[in-house]
Amino acid sequence: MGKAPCCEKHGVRRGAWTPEEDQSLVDYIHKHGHGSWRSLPKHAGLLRCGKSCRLRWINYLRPGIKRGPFTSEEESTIVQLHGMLGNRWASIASQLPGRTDNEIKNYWNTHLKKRLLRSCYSQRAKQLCVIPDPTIVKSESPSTRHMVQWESVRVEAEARLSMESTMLNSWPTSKTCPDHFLQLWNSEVGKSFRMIKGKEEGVVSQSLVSQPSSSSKLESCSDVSLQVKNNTGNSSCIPKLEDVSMVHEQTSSYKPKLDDDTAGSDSGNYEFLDTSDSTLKHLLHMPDSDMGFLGQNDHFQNLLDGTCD
DNA sequence: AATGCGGCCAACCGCTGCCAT
DNA sequence: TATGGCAGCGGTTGGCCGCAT
Repeated sequence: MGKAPCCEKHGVRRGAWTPEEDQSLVDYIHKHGHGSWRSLPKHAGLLRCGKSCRLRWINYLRPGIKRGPFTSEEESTIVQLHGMLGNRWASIASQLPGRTDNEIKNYWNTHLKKRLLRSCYSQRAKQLCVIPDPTIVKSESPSTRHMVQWESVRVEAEARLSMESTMLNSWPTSKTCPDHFLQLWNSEVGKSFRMIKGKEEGVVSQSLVSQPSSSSKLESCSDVSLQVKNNTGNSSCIPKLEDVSMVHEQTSSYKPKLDDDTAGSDSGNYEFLDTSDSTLKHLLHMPDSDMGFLGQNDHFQNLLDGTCD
């Protein structure tokens, strides 16, 4: 493949890792941390490229990696999140402690996708799974409807975010994400929030206002973005207070991209950040949200089991 | 027992976006 | 503001393994 390799190939080992290499990598990281992945192999005495070391550590050697078969709960989570996020494996993995994006990706491609497709075929509704059409959904089986609904919800979420991004960009003085946040924080929404959640205000103020780094500010801003997004399903762009307080508690980072030239036009201009993200959990369990049905329907499990007929 | 085939998964490749300068 | 370096991410590949013939 045409492009130059990421690192010097000469003298760099490839392929499966030996136990000795694993031990060297683990020992080095335990002593020094990984630091710069690029320079790590040299310091650790490994004849590997930095990317290879990083991948090996993240997917196999890192503490807390969970091995073994996926539980039904994990399967459910994967399918639900995939319905919303698509192939955002890292975001999905952030909701499954101990599982890596690579593992989830493999599991999806080798197990879940086939099972869901089989289920679709068995209902002679494959085309509905590919092209959701709300006008047809009513006449199909519950499991088929859910497949369609997942896709619809995902598309809708993207559309909402595009609108939201446009809205934020339209504020005359809003040039940066932290500014968006500060304006929201100082708005009526923010005031109401502070009144309702006065007890927790100190935490909020600390975590959202006094963030030292730009990335933290972006995450804070994105919290507000999600508050707006979660409540635009009906008619209002103003978050309901109970949802605001709920979202506030999370450490999430749902970050709309605010580039002027893409706002409002690119349905993919958002991304989930942060492995501690609990935004998705709230989304899944939000009673008033479009996602509520995902967390409580037996047909969903039937889909996974391939028993939906 | 030998061979072919398909599934699985660890690892690699290349693109994207962030950040420092 | 432009640019280069880097980490992270998702898609793809290749080798191993189990099963069928």
